[in-house]
Amino acid sequence: MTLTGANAMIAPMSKYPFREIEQKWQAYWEKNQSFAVTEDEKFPKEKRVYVLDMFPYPSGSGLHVGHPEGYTATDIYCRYLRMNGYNVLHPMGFDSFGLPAENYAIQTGTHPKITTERNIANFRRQIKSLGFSYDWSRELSTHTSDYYRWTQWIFIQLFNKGLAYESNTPINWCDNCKTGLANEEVKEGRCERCGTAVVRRNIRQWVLKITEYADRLLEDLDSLEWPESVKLMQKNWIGRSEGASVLFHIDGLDESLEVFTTRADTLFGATYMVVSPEHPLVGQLTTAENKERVEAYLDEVAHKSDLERTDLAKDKTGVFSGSYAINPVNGERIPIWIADYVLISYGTGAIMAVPAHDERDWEFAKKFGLPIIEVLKSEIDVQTAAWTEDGVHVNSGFLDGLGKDEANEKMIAWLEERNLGKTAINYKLRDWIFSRQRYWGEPIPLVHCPTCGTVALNESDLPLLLPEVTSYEPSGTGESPLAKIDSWVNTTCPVCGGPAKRETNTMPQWAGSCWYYLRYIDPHNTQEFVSREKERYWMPVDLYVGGAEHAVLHLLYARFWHKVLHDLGLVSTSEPFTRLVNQGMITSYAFQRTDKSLVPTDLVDEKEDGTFVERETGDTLERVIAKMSKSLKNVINPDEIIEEYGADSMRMYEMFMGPLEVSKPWSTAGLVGVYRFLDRVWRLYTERTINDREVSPELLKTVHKTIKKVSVDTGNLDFNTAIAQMMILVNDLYKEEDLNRQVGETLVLLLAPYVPHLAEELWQQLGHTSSLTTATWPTWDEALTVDSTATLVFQVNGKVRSKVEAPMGLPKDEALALAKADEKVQKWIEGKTVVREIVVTDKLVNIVVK
RNA sequence: GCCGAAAUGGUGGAAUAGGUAGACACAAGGGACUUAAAAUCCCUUGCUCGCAAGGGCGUGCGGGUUCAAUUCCCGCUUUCGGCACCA
Repeated sequence: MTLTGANAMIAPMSKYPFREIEQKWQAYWEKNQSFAVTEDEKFPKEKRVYVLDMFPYPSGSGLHVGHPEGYTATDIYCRYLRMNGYNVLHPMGFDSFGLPAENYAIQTGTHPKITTERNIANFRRQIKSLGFSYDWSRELSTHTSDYYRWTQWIFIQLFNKGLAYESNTPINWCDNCKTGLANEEVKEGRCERCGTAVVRRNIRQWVLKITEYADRLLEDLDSLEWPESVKLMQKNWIGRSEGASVLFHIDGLDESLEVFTTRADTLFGATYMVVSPEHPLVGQLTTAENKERVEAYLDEVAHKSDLERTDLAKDKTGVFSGSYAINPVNGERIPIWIADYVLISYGTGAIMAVPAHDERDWEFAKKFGLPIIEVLKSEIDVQTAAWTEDGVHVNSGFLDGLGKDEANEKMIAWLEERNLGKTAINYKLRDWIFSRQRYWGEPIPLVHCPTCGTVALNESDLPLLLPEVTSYEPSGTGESPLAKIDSWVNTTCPVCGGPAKRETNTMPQWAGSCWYYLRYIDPHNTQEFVSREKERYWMPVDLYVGGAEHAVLHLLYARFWHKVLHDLGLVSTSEPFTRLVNQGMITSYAFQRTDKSLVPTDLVDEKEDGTFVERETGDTLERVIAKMSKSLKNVINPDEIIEEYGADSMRMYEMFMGPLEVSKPWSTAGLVGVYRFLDRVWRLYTERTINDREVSPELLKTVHKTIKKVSVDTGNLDFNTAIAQMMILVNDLYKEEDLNRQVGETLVLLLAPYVPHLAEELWQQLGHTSSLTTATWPTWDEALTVDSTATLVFQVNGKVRSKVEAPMGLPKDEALALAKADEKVQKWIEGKTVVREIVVTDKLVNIVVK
C-alpha cells in the first residue's frame, strides 16, 4: 500500500544523471566565480538590477521547503536578466542573532556563536546545493563584529539625531523564570517554558522615535510597487486618524483631562469619561471614599495577563473615581470612571464616552447604569442598542439638524474659539522598543556617565564586542546577562574620561535586518558602512522577495532606518525596496478525523480507492491542507528531495506548483511529474540525432510562441505558465524523429534560468565551450507566432452550437454568412426570427433568435 | 469582532479591457513494448442522459446587468492569513 497522497517517496527509475551534472556545474560556477559582480560602469543605470531575498534566520532544523521557493523565483529572474544584458546584484546572507540560539545556550551551555555558525554552515550547504546564482563573495552574517560594528554605528547616528530615548515601558515578565519574554515566547498568556502566567512589568528600555516618521512612512507607500494588501496592512498599522483633542475641566481640581476624539460633533452625547488605569491623573481623581475600591481595581488589572485584558469577549470592568468633569459644550457634570478598555498607549489614555453611538461605551454604560443620550437621529432606540451609523444631529444645541462633517467642523471651530480644543491627529503606531535584556544581540554602544549623562561611544571604539559570559541565564533582575560582568560594565566615559557604566541592553533581532541590503553592496568596507558611489550604483533594491509574515514589522522598521539614513545624506533613495513580492506559503497535506482533530501522517493508510484511513482505528479521514509541522510529520526535507530527484527538479517543481504569491500544498507526486519532464528533456538530446534538417512550419510556430511566452512570463514572475509552455514544446518535439540543432539550442536557453545544471550540461553536449551564464536570451519573430486561422465559435442564443476553422481577420459579414451556412446552426435557427447578430472578429458569431 | 486574500474536474492549477471553461501536470483507465514487472511511448478522462447521433448541467451559494458572466454589480457561505476594545 503506497502513500502517494501523504508524500511518500517514489524512487525515480531512470538514467538522467542529475547527481553528477549538478555537482559538476556547481563546482564550475564556484571555481569560475560565475556570479561575482562589480560596479561596472559600462552598464547604464537602467541595466543595473538589485534582486534581494529576505535572508534566513539559520535555525537548527535547517532549510524548509518554503525557503527555496522565494530563492528559486529570484534566481530564475536574475539568470533571465543576466542573459538579457543586465548587471545583477544578487546576494545572500544570514540573520544570525536571535532567540533560539540563546535559549539553546541557556539549556546546554553551548555558546550561541557555536550553534549559530554550525547552523549557518548547514544552511549555506543546503542553499548551495540548489545551484542559486548568488555572489557568495558578498555573504554576511549579522552576528559577526565586522557587520554589527556598523549596526552599532547606525544606532549612534540615530542616537545623535535624538531619535533614541529611554523610557519605562511594560514588558512581558515571567515571575518563575525571572526574565522578560518576547511576544513569541508567550503562548496563550503563559510563559512558553514553564507555563507561569505572564504579567506586565515596567522596565527601563531604549525606544526609537519611529512615530516621528509616521506621516512619511504612510505617504511614501503610494510610490511603491508593493502588494496592495501589504500597503494596506502598513497603513492600518500606522493608523493615522484625524480628529480633535478636547479639554475637559475637572470639577474641584485645577486639572483638565485631554481626550482625543474623531467625533467631536457628538460632544453633547458625552455622558461620562473613562481614563485608563495607568493614566497619570488616576491618583488625583480618586476621592477618599472611593480609594479602596479604586486601588482594588488597579491591583486586579495589574495582575491580569495581556490575554485576559484584551479578550474582546469579556465583560467590561471599571470603577468610579469619585470625580466629575465638566462637559465643555453644556456645562454638565459627568462622572469620571477608570476602566481597562481604555488603553494608555493610544491617544491620551482618556476618552469621552458617547454611549448612544459607540458599542463599547454603550455596553459600559448599560453595565454601570450611566445615562445614554441620543445625539444622532437613530433608527433604533438607543436605550436598547448603540446606533453607530450616521444621522443628523439632535439634542445638540447649535449642531441640531447638521450632518456629520458640517457638525464636526462647526464644533471644532467652537472649541478652538474658547481654547477648549483643536484639531489633532493620532496614530496607532507607537515608538519602537529597541532594547532587549538578552545576551545574543548587538551591544548598545552607549555609556552612562555620572557627570556627562548617557553618551555614545566614539566611532573609533567600534565595534563594541559582545563579551564572553559564563552563564547565559538572565540576571533575574530583568537585566541582560551582560549586567553581571563587572569588568565589562565598568568603563570610562568617552567624553570626560571619568568612571562610567556601559549600557547592558542589547538590540532586537530586527536591528541587523534593518540595513543588511546596504551592506551587501559593499560588504568588506572597513571605512564606511557602504561607499557612496557603490550605494548610488545599486540602490534602490529593484525586487525584494520574501514571506508575508514580514509585511509589517521588518518592512516598516527597515523603511524607517532607511529614511533616517536618507535624511543624514548617507543613502541616495528615500525608500529601500521599490518592488515587493510575497511568496505564498508551501503547505502540506494533513489528515483530519470527523471531529476535526488531525492525525500524524505516519499513522495514515491510503486505501485502493484513494480514501484515507487511520491505521489504528480504520476510521475514514479527510485529506485537508495544513501548515507543515513536526507534530503532523508532514514536513518535507529539501535535502531528501535533492538526493532523490535533484536540485533542478526541486527548483522547477516549486515554480510549477502554482503562482508564486499564493500558498499551495506540496505533493511529491507532482514533483515526480516535473522530474519526468526533465528526464524527457535529457533523452531528447541524448537519444535522438541532432541535425540541421529544416523544421515544419507548425513546429517553428510553437518554438516562437514558446520563446515569447517564456520571455514574457519569466519577466512577470509567472513561472508556472512559462513551464507549462516549455512542456508543450517538448511534447511537440517528441513527435519528431530527430532534433533540429537550432530548436534544441533555443530550448536549452529557455530552460537555463529554471534548471541551470541540466541546461549547462546539454549546452556543453551541444558543443559549446562557454557557460550559459554569459549566453544571450533568444528572441522571437512576432510574425511567426501569429496563427493563420482562428477557431470561430458559432453560438445561437449564447450557446455554442458549432465551431469552424476560418482564416484570421475574416470580415464580419463573411463570418456571419459562414455561420448561417452552418448545418448545425441552421438546425437551431430554423423557423425562428433572428433578432440580433453579434460578430467578434476571429472569436465568435452569436445569433439571437426568438 | 475588524481588515485582507481566496473558492474552477478525483488533485495542483490554466483562461478574465466579458467572448470556445478546464492549458500544463498529477491521479485513474486502456493500449504498445516485455517471458514478466518497472521504466518508456501512445490514447481516453468535468458531471450526466443516450446504443449512437446528439442533448442537459457545470467555475462556493442566491439574485442582478448583458446577445454572452469564472470574469462586472448586490447579498450570503466557507477557508486561509493578519490584527486585537484605537475613542
